[in-house]
Amino acid sequence: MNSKIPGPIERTALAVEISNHLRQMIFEGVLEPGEKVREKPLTEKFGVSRTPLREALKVLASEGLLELIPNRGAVITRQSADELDEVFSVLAVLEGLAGELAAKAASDKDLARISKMTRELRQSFEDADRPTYFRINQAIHKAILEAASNDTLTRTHELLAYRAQRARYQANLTAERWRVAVEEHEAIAGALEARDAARCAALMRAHLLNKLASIKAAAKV
Amino acid sequence: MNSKIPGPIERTALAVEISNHLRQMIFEGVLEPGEKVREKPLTEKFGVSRTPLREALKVLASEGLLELIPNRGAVITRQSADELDEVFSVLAVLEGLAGELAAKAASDKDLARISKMTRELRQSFEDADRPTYFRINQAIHKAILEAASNDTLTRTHELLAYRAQRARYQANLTAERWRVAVEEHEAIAGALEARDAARCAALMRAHLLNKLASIKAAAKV
DNA sequence: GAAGTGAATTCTGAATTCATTATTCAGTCA
DNA sequence: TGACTGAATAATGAATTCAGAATTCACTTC
Repeated sequence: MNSKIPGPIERTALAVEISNHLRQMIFEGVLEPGEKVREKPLTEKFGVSRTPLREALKVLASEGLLELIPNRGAVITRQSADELDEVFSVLAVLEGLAGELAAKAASDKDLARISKMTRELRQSFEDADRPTYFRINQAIHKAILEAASNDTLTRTHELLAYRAQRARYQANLTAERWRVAVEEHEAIAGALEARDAARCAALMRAHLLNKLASIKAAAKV
Repeated sequence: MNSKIPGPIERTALAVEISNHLRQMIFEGVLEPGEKVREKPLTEKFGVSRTPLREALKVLASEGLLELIPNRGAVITRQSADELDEVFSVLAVLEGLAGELAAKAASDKDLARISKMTRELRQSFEDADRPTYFRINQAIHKAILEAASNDTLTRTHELLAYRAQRARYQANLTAERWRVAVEEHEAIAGALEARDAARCAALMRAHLLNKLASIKAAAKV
């Protein structure tokens, strides 16, 4: 049986589908930074008309993934070291706020779930299971944001996370950084359990800034 | 003589013009929260076709000023007290970050300018000149953001500021709040001059949270 | 042979048209 | 009289068409 409740039939807007596709293509490097994006080839690739495609380009431009130059089309934004600094600086304070709010507002059930995931994170590190580690890591950050129950924060964070994601794809986790990252996560879970908002905020912010440092260190090699 | 350097002729995209108009209309309450936005009347009002109008609606939706419901048009988002809390919480940490970065990165010239504006702010308060006060207030916040030299921060802040603006329009400044706000600004300028990043961050964040409190207090009356 | 000019092509910007979905309202039946 | 059905109407979603700007490239001229 279909477990899905019937509900409204899903008719995702074409423009949304296209933005998601394009975003993924940018993350995966199919569309390279600095590359000019021509509308016609994309419409042919996706099998859609220019109207929804152009709407999608507008959305991605507002997310900062590409730049629209009047009468001259779109260009995938280059990701400079400076831009990474910028994005991570902002993301760090947003995650800090998420930690602070979560420490205040999270339900006990939320906290238990986050602690459980943190233990699983430790396990995936012990097992040297990178895919699982990444998945759980993402899930924890998402859970903390949700526990903060501030939709505006979640949305703002999401927009910037798209841009950080591009760098993370390339980032390689060194053994040392990995070890420290797990410890940081454990400290964060501890601060949440203790409902120490200030400490949690500081830890979350530091965690993200450390991540930036490791990405930059990896890039230098 | 025309002091403008010739440069490229300015051809602002129609969709951008329309978004600005619509945004202003929302700020001024011409389009009221909860109101359904129909495309046809707007195209007639602006004298444009639906294509650029729809692009503009997409942009405003991404800014959170209205909500697009598939096949059912757009609705101006209601501004609940909860949403104000959300937006100001995020804005506060962003302004905090701006203060922190500005304290570190601002040029001496920037600092002198901000201090000068702060003195003018005090003067406008003494003169009880509200329009001037608001103008200088805005200029100071803008200058601090610029001094932080983080475009991503500026852009992110701008998007949220649009939403806060809607509330500020209605907000009435009490005499007491006004006095305290000026003092806060002077403290911020002092922290900047002292290049005390941590203190500046804390002051900036607190300043915005106090502003929220005064808005909420005014709304309760 | 190199630089400059102008027509042809290609691309983006905007308007219009076509298709699909939602809403309204008259009519029917219980 | 009230609720349901279904056609008519009006809205949005997407494709196509038209207009204007930028690029390309061949040709001319020095």
